[in-house]
Amino acid sequence: MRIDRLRRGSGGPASRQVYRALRDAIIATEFEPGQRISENELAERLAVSRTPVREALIRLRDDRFVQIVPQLGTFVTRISAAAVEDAQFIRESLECAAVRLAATRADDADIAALNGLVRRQAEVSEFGDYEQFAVLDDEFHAAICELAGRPVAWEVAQRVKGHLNRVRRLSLPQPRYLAEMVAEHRLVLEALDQRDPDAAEATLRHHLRMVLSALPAIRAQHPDYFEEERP
Amino acid sequence: MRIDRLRRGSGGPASRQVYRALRDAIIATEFEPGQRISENELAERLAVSRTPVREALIRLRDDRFVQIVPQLGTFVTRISAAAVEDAQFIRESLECAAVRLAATRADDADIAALNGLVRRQAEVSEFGDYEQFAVLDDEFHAAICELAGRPVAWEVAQRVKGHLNRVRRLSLPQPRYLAEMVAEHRLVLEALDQRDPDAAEATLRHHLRMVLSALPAIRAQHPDYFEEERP
DNA sequence: TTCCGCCCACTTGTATGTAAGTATGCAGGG
DNA sequence: CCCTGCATACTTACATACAAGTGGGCGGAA
Repeated sequence: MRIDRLRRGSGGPASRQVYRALRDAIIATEFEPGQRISENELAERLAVSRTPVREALIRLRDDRFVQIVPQLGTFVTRISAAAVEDAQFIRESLECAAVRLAATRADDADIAALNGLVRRQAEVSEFGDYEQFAVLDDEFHAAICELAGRPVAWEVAQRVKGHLNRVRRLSLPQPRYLAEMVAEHRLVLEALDQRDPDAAEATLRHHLRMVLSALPAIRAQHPDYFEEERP
Repeated sequence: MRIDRLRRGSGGPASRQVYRALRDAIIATEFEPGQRISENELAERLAVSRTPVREALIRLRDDRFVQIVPQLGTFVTRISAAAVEDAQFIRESLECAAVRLAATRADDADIAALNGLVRRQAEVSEFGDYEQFAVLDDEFHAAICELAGRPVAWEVAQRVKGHLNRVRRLSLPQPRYLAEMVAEHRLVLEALDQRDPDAAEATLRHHLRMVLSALPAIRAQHPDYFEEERP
């Protein structure tokens, strides 16, 4: 386990730091789906008491990343196709609605800022820097919601996006992947530049659905990480 | 204050009961916007310890119903036009996307069930039973998300809907209000019956936006409940 | 051998104690 | 009169102790 003593006094309250650490660990599958995690053990490893750990776990339960069973234990949720599709549905609904608004509200300076963002994405994609690309990708989608005047849309989308990322990290990154993402961002930007809400929504929707395409393959590769279906 | 000792052993963990009680009290403006609420005092009144109260307050902070300032106090958030519009945006985006799906997936039995729901709404609206109508209204919107195969959309929508309800309860119910709601539900149902996603989305969107129409009047009536704008 | 029952270790939920920081009100000096 | 500084009473954040309940392992009996 990579979870270790967190340095205090830097990044806000302990409970929030614990929350972020656990969330990142779950999304990176450093905690395996289905694994039991113990409040006591976590508190010991992180060198804090059970209280902030517990508060973090409650938030993670609201995010559906853990399942808390009283008097039994806390478990990392297995990946379920339904939960991933739910996350995709929420993100797609919110961001597509936001990009429509953005297309009607953006001015030239906004378009220029987005253009700079996409250009930097192209640069890092040349070197295959997945880490930095992910940051710039988030900035791009956040900027769209910001342009729409609905930053809260990105906050909600980001929360559910964790479920998508957990799946995505299980698939080996394809060499062409980053280049395709940049190309699709360019298409969205183009539609925004032409102030065309319909085109912006259509291209963004297509872009967002790329993520899900790898789901069946990943499920075949890691069957034990998935919830069994109940039809 | 109407908050009082909650009977234990019935509705799940104490923290959840406290959460629901506080949320209802805030939405009903039994806690006034801007008011400071104390963990200690709440724990005393509810006859529980500070721990479940604290956990409830944390969830309410995530819902943006309270603002927790360390070493200072916990305050009921004032109503802000931006927060209400954010809630409206999220609900509208999710439910409109859901109703499109519902229009393509619903079978005759589903339509019949919705029809029965709307008929019962018409009955209680005759008697001006706002309480019961609100229950049936929630069932209607939940059913649409259920039909779409995305019950989680309703869960998220319901969470943010609290912000809309807090505003709505400040406006005196108009006599014609319930009848109009039923009529609009009928229009949505009709579009679903004809399996017309575009019409279903359009009618539902119009329906959902009715709620916001009273916002300026309410703000003029209760200026102290609102956050001052920062342009 | 197999099955039943008890004991125990471990879990989360709740209660309470400790620490650290902020606003308030009062006293005293200018 | 007004302003400054401190004591104090609050607040949340965190740590720890206790309570209630579940599952597993072990031992004994059939």
